[in-house]
Amino acid sequence: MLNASTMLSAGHQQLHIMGVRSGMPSPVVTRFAPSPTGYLHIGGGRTALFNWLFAKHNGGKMLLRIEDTDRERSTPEAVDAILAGLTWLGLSWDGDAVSQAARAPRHREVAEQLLAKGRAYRCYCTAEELDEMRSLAQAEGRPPRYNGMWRDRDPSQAPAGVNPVIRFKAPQTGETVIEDQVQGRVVIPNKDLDDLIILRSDGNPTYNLSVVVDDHDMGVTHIIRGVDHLTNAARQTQIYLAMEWAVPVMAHIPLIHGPDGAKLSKRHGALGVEAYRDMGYLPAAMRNYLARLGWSHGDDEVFTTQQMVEWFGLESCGKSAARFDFAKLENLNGHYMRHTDDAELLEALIGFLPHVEGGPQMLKAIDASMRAKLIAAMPGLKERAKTLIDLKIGAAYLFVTRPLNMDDKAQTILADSGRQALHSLLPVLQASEWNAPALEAAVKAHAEATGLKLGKFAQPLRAALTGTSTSPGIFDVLVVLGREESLARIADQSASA
RNA sequence: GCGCCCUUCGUCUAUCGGUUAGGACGGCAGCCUUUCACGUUGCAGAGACGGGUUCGACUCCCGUAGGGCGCGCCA
Repeated sequence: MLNASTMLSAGHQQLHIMGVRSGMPSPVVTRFAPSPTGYLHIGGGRTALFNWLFAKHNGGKMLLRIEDTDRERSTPEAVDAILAGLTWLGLSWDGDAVSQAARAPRHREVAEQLLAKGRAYRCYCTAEELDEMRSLAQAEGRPPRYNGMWRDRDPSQAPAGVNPVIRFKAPQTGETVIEDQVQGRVVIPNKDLDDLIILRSDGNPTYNLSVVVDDHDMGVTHIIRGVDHLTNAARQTQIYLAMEWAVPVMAHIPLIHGPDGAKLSKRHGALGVEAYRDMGYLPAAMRNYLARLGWSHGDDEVFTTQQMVEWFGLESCGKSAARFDFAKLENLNGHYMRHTDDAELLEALIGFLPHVEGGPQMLKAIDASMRAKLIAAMPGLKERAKTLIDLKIGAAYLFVTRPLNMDDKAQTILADSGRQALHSLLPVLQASEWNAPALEAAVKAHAEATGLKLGKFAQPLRAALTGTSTSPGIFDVLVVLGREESLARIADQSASA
């Protein structure tokens, strides 16, 4: 059975959707509204990305609002971390970030209006009474909800010395309809929505009131957020209706789960975005990966941010939760690394070094000549790196100083007739011109002359030059290192004695 | 407990009543090869289950099972 407010709800939604579809002069305004109780986690990052993409796609704006009405848990450090996280991801917002707490007076004003309209009432229950109410309901197998004790009670019965809260007088029959752009039509029975507190006893607003007032005042046209807010959407819809405000278009996107399918926890995926930066992922790769979690464009897997903006649409968002898959992220990141311009990638590496162990020392050693070497080595290096950490490790041979430390595999290579190979090769290299084709020709000729495979010389060379068993193509390494340094490193390991 | 939502290869997904159910990551095998990668070729791999509707269901409806989210003077 439908009541008037339900129908009004549906009507409002319909009007709004039609308005957007017919291209009425209502520019799209989205918002990202994190609460500053910690870092920007990956789910929040994707929500921000979707809001950003939707706004950009429609030539609109994305606003940023910090939901800091919980004074106990909000911290300025968390605000900084969130702004830094968004910035790292390359997501910009329009205008200044709005502090929700700063708008408390306006929220109070609306609470008073609701009171005056008879759509809210004062409730004098104490926290303890509410706890009892909940546990009693639980024990009796009833939903843990407020029993409406003060809903219709005369205010004259108010106990002395108790600061009341203000509760929203929610409809108790009928249903609330949300025409969700991702979830479809969602119908919530009003009997399951109790009279939520909109103003605390200390006079501060609570979340559900603040969001509605702020979204309305900020002109938000589209609310894109996680499905965990779906039931809040029904409550908020009722507040919009009570205030006779237009209900924004809503889109509740699925959540991201950890690799095991369970809720994200610190153990697996719920890391701050800066943790992904520290793991050596590129923001562009991160954006691409995140976009593919819950959104798709046919069979496309790799696309530029510009393409993402062009293609993004709420209708292409899925409804089911996705698991976070590091293997795929890593693969994508490797693709982005390989396709990033050498100079640009070097800058990314330099920007990354402060955040990784051993990075700062490496950073200090980067002068003009090291820069040149890194650029020269980059094509071979980036081919083998999936993350900036890989790149840093791969570049290490450029930074080490003689005599090089040999890792286990390098030692084995050298011990196993490697030193003899180097000994015989040394004069050949000394006689060669110092460029890759000439060096390769010289070594190959030597190998043929001695009847040995190229590998018999290449691997010992690699060990002597890098101290490891893997590196970019060995002739490129010789060139990047230069004649003098290369010959010295080889001599260090050759069995000349 | 109540409400809402979800369910295609191991993972992310395409499909919008008619396909040998496609792609990507991962896996396996081969090729390339001075190492490691890259690249490339091939292989294995999916519609949770049960009922309907229909000439025809992955696709629509109902139920079951499993999973998720919500039910704060948190957001």
